[in-house]
This record gives sequence, structure tokens and C-alpha cells, in this order.
Amino acid sequence: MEDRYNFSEVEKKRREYWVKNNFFKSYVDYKKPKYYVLEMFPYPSGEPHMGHVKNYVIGDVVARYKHSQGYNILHPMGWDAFGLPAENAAIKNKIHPSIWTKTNIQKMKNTLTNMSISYDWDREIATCDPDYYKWTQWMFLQLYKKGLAYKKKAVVNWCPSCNVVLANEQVIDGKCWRCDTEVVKKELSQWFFKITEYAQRLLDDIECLEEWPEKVLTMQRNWIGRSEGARIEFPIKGSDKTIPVFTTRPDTLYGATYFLLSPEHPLVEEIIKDSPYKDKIKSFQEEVSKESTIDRLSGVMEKMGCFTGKYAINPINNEEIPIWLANYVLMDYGTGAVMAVPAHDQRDFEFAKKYDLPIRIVIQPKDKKFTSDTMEAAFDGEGIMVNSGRFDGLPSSKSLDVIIDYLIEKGSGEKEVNFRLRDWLISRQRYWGAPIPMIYCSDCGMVPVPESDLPVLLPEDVDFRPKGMSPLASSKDFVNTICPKCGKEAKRETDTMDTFVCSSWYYLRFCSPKTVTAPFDAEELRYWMPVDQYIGGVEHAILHLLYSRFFTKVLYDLKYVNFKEPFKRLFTQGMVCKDGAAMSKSKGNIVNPGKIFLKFGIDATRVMMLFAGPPEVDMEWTDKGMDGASRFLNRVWRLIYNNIGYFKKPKNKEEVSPEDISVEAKKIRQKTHQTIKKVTENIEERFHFNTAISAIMELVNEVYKFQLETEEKQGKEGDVFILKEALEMIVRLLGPIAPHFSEELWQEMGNKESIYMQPWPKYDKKMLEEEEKLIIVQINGKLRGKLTVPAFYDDEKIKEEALSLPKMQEKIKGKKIIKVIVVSGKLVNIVVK
RNA sequence: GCCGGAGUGGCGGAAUAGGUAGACGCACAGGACUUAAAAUCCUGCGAGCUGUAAGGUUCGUGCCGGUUCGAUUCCGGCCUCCGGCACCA
Repeated sequence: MEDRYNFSEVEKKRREYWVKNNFFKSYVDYKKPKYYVLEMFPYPSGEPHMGHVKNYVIGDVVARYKHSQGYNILHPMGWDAFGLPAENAAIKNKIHPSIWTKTNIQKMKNTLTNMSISYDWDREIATCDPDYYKWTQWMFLQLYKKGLAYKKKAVVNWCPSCNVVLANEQVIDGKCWRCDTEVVKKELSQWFFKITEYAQRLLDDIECLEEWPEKVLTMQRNWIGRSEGARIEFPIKGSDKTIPVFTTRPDTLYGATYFLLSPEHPLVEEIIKDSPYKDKIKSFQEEVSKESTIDRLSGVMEKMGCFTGKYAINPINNEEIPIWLANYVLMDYGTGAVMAVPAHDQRDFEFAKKYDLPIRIVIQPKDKKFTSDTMEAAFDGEGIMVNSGRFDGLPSSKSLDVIIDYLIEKGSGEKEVNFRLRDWLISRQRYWGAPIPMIYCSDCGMVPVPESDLPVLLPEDVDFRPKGMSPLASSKDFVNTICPKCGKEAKRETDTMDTFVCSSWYYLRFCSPKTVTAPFDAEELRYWMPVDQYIGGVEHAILHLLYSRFFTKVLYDLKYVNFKEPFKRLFTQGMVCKDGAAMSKSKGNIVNPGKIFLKFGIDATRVMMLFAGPPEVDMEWTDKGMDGASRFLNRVWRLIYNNIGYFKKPKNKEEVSPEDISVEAKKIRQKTHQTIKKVTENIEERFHFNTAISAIMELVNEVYKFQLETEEKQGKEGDVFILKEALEMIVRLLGPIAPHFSEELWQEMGNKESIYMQPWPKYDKKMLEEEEKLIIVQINGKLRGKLTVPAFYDDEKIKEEALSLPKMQEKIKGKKIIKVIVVSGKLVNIVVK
């Protein structure tokens, strides 16, 4: 054993030792409870960055910790390998996306194996591997069979830079989630997954996700966006058509003074065909369509409208109200038509003011009275109904149901629930993805590829430069096929699937990655799923996590799985920042993990990342922090090295009598057990590795002082036993945190078996008890003194002692004691006047 | 605008069924060892006032107020920052 910690040597030695002994291989074992730890698999973009490192270190600590608690661990890793960057890099550097991707996978895998993250590499998967995407295509077919995959012509989000459509979830602030380019609208025929059919269940089952961060659940709730209300039919004057509107406020129906249509509403054409305002309306529609997505989404846009010349009839009072087009009415929410109630909706209020439309108050608050010509903003609170015919005098809160019932009776409306969630657009006009397994036959129409013909292989030899249409369309060998139904010539679908489809089920594949006859082995799935601990960045709070929940529910309905939610517990880690900003190439504040590992070692990096702060919070990377972490490891190393002799000697007796132990040693023993307790609780309950490490540091500091003392004072016979226990615990508690380091020390201490195989240490409650207690003495709530008393003292005795302190006597002299508060074993507060 | 989360020393952060604010670490300063440096070890380290010293004392957890013997923690009202959603009818 060297007198200083040679990390490069030790890390290499221990890495090889673990691999040689196959410690991280996982097998089904019904005798043991299972624990499935999963970190969100990465997109293989090249070298891993510090964010990856943080993610995998957290996962590794959890996996190793849970293993030591006797769980049978599944801890796999793979690659989310399809996607645009591969294609873009390929275009730029003229290498095939598959080569680029494979090279990157190799690079990232090298780093991860170097780090000795406890992955079972036999389970490695890559979504671009035909053995994998065969089953992604299979998933598509199951959804298709169930009517959950459909193709339709729709106005979609188009990124002009990536040359590809985007799902709603991939549009952020009107911009492409990947390249920040402003998204434009385009009408295209596209494949969708009917996630909206699961909206209610996706919302309801959020209640089951007790161990997910509240933040993520809130985001999902908002994204699903359920609102309850009514669908009300408005007849068009002079036409047999009615136009439905959706409203959450049927109670304000009497206040509807005009009617709004989205400029894209399909009925606009018909309504204006004999209108004198026809030309004006056409140019208005054109103007609105030119408004950029960003402006239209930003909410700061000026409200604009145009009268159609037609009238709608309010079904509740047969009042005729003018029909306008307005740019603030969205075609893809509700029905694309709105009853405008300016007195009780701020948007309608602004619009009415601008175009001088009537405002009619139908709900008055209890404490004041509004008048339509003096009110300065819409009143959207609850109150008493007025100007509402037979409903006058009803509280608005109660009138909701009453009015809906009345409309139902009249046949002009019904209850309705609306969701903000849209169907998931999954087709992409790009090369590097899983081909959609569909065939178009001029006779049979759209025919799914038979499951036995899967996979539909991605052709190798394709010009994949983006042209706005799928590159696969240029490959005749790919496109031309025969119809599986009639055997005639037919053409393949040339779009590929959104990569989020691939990643919506990968956690299932990890349970049996080599199964060839099915996407997963049912038996293995039953044992391993659901994922017990999922760890990743919060940026997937909606996208990936919502899609995966959707897939699981579909598979549940198809009886392929027996659980409704895939991830039992979710942990979202914070970002790694430097100089106050997230590390990014454009900011130039990237720290290369490989260089750090070479300079400081893997374990020091782990300690630094874990110690910098709670893992769910963004952390600040500092070089000084790295110095501190290596200093700590070296300090522990020296501590063990200085005392290694005790472990080499023949075995000491296991038990010692109290007389053989010095007072100082007793304190060390107490501290040791307190530390076990604290570290266990901090890891178990909230992943607060920073305080776990600080607790170990405290113990190390105390043992340092203690060993110096015993050297000089020669201690008592039993002290060696206590010292050894403390040292052993320091090493074992560091096991999951600094694995190479503690494995080496553990074996240097004479243990033959790996520290990885050791059970997690348990603390002894008896050892936590103190013989003396420190009592805080306050006067009027302010700290005025301290008192040490035997632990068995009761409140009365403690109070006496506190009051009789000379210092207290002096301070309360001449004052009146009003009362004395005693908090058992902790504090005395003397209240004086 | 709505919904979350957070504001604590020079810095990262501890401490909340209300009970010593600042654990642990970083930085800094002083000392020991050394020819010297590095490394290591020891000591100090929120601010002010006071004392030769030990100590004493006031202020201090974004701001203002409340409850309480006692508030970083609970309540009410603000301010700031971060994240999400955003003309969703």
C-alpha cells in the first residue's frame, strides 16, 4: 500500500477486477427483491458531457447502495441512436449516419466503462439496430391495429432549418426544440398517434405517481390541460347550419353579444359567399395567415377582427348576434368558434372596446356593482346572475349546471370536456429513423406491413440530403414493393418515425434485450418492471415522460404488460453550470470530463459532483471543488494508511467491556453510529449525497484527532476496536460514492471479498445514546448560556440546574421570572420582566 | 397573466413536527514542519460596538407586519430571481 492515493493505478486495477468478476451482470432471481435503476439513455452525440456524468454518477450511487441493501439490481445502458444530428453531421462530413453514430457510441461507451458505472453491458441496446427498431415498427403496427395510429392532412409545425415536421411538444416558444429556428405552419399529410384518447387516463394516473417531483406532475397536468364546460350550438341566421362553440362559462351565455370564428374555420367560406364584406374578409384571412407563429403565440399581439355580415342566434334567448372573425380564436382548440362575452372575458372585452361592440353584464359581484360603460376590465369572478331572464338572482357558481341542463333539454347543447393535449405527430421526412411499416397499394389502399415481414430495413445507400421530402423516397429499391394483400406492385411509406417513439419503450427492452420472438419476454418483464428509480433531466418532463406513459397504457390495454405506469419513482437532476450558466459550446464554458478524470481521477470527480450541492439543484462547477474532493480522498487514504497495522495483526476480540474503553473512544463510537444513521437517511430519503459526504467528513475529522490522542496517550485496550470500527465504516459508507477508492482500501484492510458484496452497515441504537446532554439556556429567547447534564435528568432537575447557574442568577437579579420553558433534553428558556 | 420552485457569510451549501443560525467544504489569514516551495498538520474566520484578556453585548437567514416564551422554519402582504404554460374560450 502506498502512502498516498494513486488514483490512476487503483482505478485501473479495480475496474478490471469488477469486470473480471462479472459483478454487474443481472439475472432474474425470485428469492431477492428486485430494483431497477435507470438513467435516461443518451443520444450518442460524441463525448459525454458533465451533465451525463452527473446523471450516471447519481444512478451508480443508487445502484450500488441498493445492491448493498440486498436488492437484485437491474442497471442497464443503451443509446437513443436515431435522430437528426447524425444526419446533419453526415451531410457535413460526408460519412454515413450509421458510421457516425457507431463511432460516437464507442466513444461514449469507453468513457462510461472507464468510469466503472455498474452497468450490465450485456443488455446494451441501440435504437438504430434493426433488432431493436423491428420492434419499434411492431409497436407502430399494434397502435395502428387498435386505431391509435392514423394518417391525416393537417396544418403542422415545420422547421425550415431541419426540414422536418415537429410534434407540438417539440415546439418551444414557437421555435424548434433542437435548432431554435422559428417554426412555420404547413399543410401536410402526416402520421399521428392518438394520444388524446388517453388524455383523461394520463391525467388521472398522475395521482399514482406519488414519488415523482411535484414540478413534473404540474407540468404534465398543464400540458394535458383539461377543462370542463359545455358545447353549445349556435344556429346561423338564414342558414340551416349551426356552429358549435365550447365554453367553460355557460353561466355567462346571456352576456354573449357577438360570435367569433377563427379565420381558418372551414365554415367561413360558406358564410361569406354572398356577403358584401367578402373581399375585406379574404384579405383579413391572408393577413392573419402571414402572422408568424411566434407573434401569434406570444400573447402580446394586437387583437384584430373583421365583421362577416352574418348573424348567429343565441339559443338561450334567440338573440341575433353578429359573427366576426378574430385572430385570437384558435382553430385547433375547442371548435374554432367562440361565443364572445366581453363583460366577463378579458380578451373579448378588449376586442369589444376596439370595435365598439356591446358589453352586457350578466354577473354582478356581491360587494359592488359594475356598469357596462364604466368597467375597465372584464369581471371573471363569481357573483349573482342579472340580465339573464329566468335565471336572474341565481349564484353563478350554481347556474353552470342549471343552464347546461336547460340547453340539453332544448337540444342546443351538452356537457363537454376539452383537452389542450393534441395528437402526437410522429412522421418525419428524414432518413435516420425507423421506417414506418406501411404500404400503399392502388387497389387495396393503405396496408400495414405484416409482422412476419418486419423489420422494414432502412436502406444503406440513400442520398439523405434534406429536400423537404423523405430521402427514402429517392430509393427505388426501398419504395417499390408488392402489396402484402393482393401481390400487385405497391409503394412503401417513406417517412420515418420521430425518435421519441423509439425511446417510449426502451426501458421494456432492457428487461430482455436479446429476445428475438417478441419485443420483450413476458416473464422477465413481470419480474423487473416497473422501473423503481428513473433518473434524468427535467427537460423531458413532458416529451419523453408523457409519451412513455402513453405507450405503457396502450400496452396495458393490449394486455402485453400488467402495470399502468412505467416509472415508479422519478428523480430529475439539476444542470451542471460554470460561471453561472449551463455548460454549452456556444458559451465556451465546457469542462471536458475525460481531462478531469485524467487529472483528478474518477472517484474525486464523483465526490466533487455529489458534494457540490443537492443533486436536484443546478450545480456550479469549480476547479477548486475538485481540489477539495481529492484532498478529502487523500486525507481518508492517509488515515487508513496510518492505522493499517491494526488490521494486519491477528484478529482482535469482537466485543469489549465498557471498562476497556476510554471516554474519547466512546464518543468516537457514538459519532460512528450517528454517521451511519445520517448517511443512510440522507441517501435513502432524499438523495442528499452532499450532506451524506459532509457527515463522513465530520467523522473523518474526529477520528483524525482521536488517533493522534491514542498514539500519545496509548489509549485503553478496547480503543483499538473502536478505532477499527470507525475506519471500517468510513470506507464502507464511501463504497457507493467513491467505489474504486473504497474497494482498494477495503481489501487492503484484509477483506477478501469485494466491498460491492458487503451489506450496507447498520447502526446500533444503543450506541447513539448520549451519557450527557447539552442544554441551551436562554433568557427571553436569547442564548445566554450552556449547561451539560447527565442524560437521565428530568425536566424539573434541568430547570433547577439552569436557574442556579451563577451567570443566570446574575442576569435575572432584580427581575421577575414570569415563566420557565423546558424542552426535554434540549433547552431552557427563562422568561423575565 | 396563471401555475410551480427558490432568496441564508466572500463563495458552494447545512439546519425546518418552531428551540444554539451558518454544519461540511472552498477561499482567505496566522502558525508548525521545510534551506525553500509544494504537500501536510494546527488555529482563526457573519457584521458592529466593548474589553489588556477570558468575555460581554447589539444586529443578522430578500422586504414589511403578525402569531409565539422563542420564527430561516408558521400566517398575511410585498420585492427579486429561476423554471413551466400562455389569446385554451
